[in-house]
Amino acid sequence: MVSRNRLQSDKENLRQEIMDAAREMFVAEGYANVSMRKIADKIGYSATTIYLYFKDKNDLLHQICEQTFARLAQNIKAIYMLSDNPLEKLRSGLREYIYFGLKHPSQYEIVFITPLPTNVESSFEESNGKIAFDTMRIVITECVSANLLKHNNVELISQTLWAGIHGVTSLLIQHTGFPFVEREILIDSVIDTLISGIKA
Amino acid sequence: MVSRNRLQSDKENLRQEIMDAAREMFVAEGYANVSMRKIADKIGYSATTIYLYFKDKNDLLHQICEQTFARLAQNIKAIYMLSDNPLEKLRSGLREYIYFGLKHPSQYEIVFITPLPTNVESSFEESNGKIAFDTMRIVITECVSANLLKHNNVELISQTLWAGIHGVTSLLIQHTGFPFVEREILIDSVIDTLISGIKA
DNA sequence: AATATAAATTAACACTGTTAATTTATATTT
DNA sequence: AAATATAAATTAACAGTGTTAATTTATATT
Repeated sequence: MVSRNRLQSDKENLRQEIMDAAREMFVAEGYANVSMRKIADKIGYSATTIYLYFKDKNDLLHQICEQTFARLAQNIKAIYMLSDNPLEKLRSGLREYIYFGLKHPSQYEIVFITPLPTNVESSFEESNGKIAFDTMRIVITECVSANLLKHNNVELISQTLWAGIHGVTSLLIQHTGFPFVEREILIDSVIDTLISGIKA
Repeated sequence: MVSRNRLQSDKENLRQEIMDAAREMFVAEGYANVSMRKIADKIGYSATTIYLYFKDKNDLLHQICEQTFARLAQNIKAIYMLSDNPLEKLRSGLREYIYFGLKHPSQYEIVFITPLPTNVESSFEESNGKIAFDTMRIVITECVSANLLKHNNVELISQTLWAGIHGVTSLLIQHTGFPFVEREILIDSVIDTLISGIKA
């Protein structure tokens, strides 16, 4: 810790260090079980220092989530480059969403499951989670244009699919003790059922 | 004896009185924002009295939820008496699940959305939420027997449908500010997509 | 009326998020 | 190089939390 003051004299470094420590602890112990003091201890600062970089505990949480979901948005966009078949793009996008959620369960929980004290939706409107959703909308528009679907209400289809993939993701994250059928089989079943249900 | 019965019923009364007060406050202000002291104040007792009737705050919460979900189980069972057509029964059951969740959002949240600190699943195994789920399984078995579905994996179909209806229910409960299409239209779309997706 | 039991309370503990006041370190100016 | 201004970090404190143990009050039984 001798060189600590030097290394972190850059404000951005400490900010990121706080986020890294907090993310790790939120994932391991759950948001509610991690106190500002514990985070501070981990990085060798006092609790109140965190308030110099984040408005409050909730703000810290959301900054972390945004970083993560920027990656989801990227991933989905990347996937949409790989194929020309709109329905295959859609299927891959749905898969990516679900597996991304399962890979980052506590952050998925925070963004899409946990009821936020602050005004969530106004922030969701400008969030990376929203960008991921918008990308899905574009692909569905492609499917509609190619006359591949039962009807052409893009918004309705998007929300219906979102409900489906959010449902399986959140169930698998939350009800860890429930005797689910094999994970991949259930995920495939949900995706197949949804696609089959909207196909012309 | 009369006096003894009266005592017992008094005890039951206070127990129920605590649950009623707590439920009302949980619904209005959210579980996390309601303290044991606030509940106690509302009914004119001290906070510690609640611990004579419930193990802890979490236990209190779960007792409340069980009371509510006993009604969901009842409702779904009742619905399954009304029709002979298995697919129609299934459709009605799915609808009831969703609308029940939307009618009791904070309790749905507690049972199916909120990640519980205590071991949830062991209690879910004996819960009324489980009974509702089991009833759905039975109807799906009827559909399979009548050769109405694509395949005959009842467990997989049950969980796939559960994912779908849980998805739309929790989205509508949680993301109140999101610009969803008209609620009934979205719900119908989810149900139609799911049924259409599993039908032979 | 005395005693045993049940019910409810008060006091206390170890926490929590957060704010204000204060100290310590760094940067800028004289 | 010394004095001053600014930024960064800390300590102290507040009002609140869930929960336990010890104690008082009320009820029932002898």
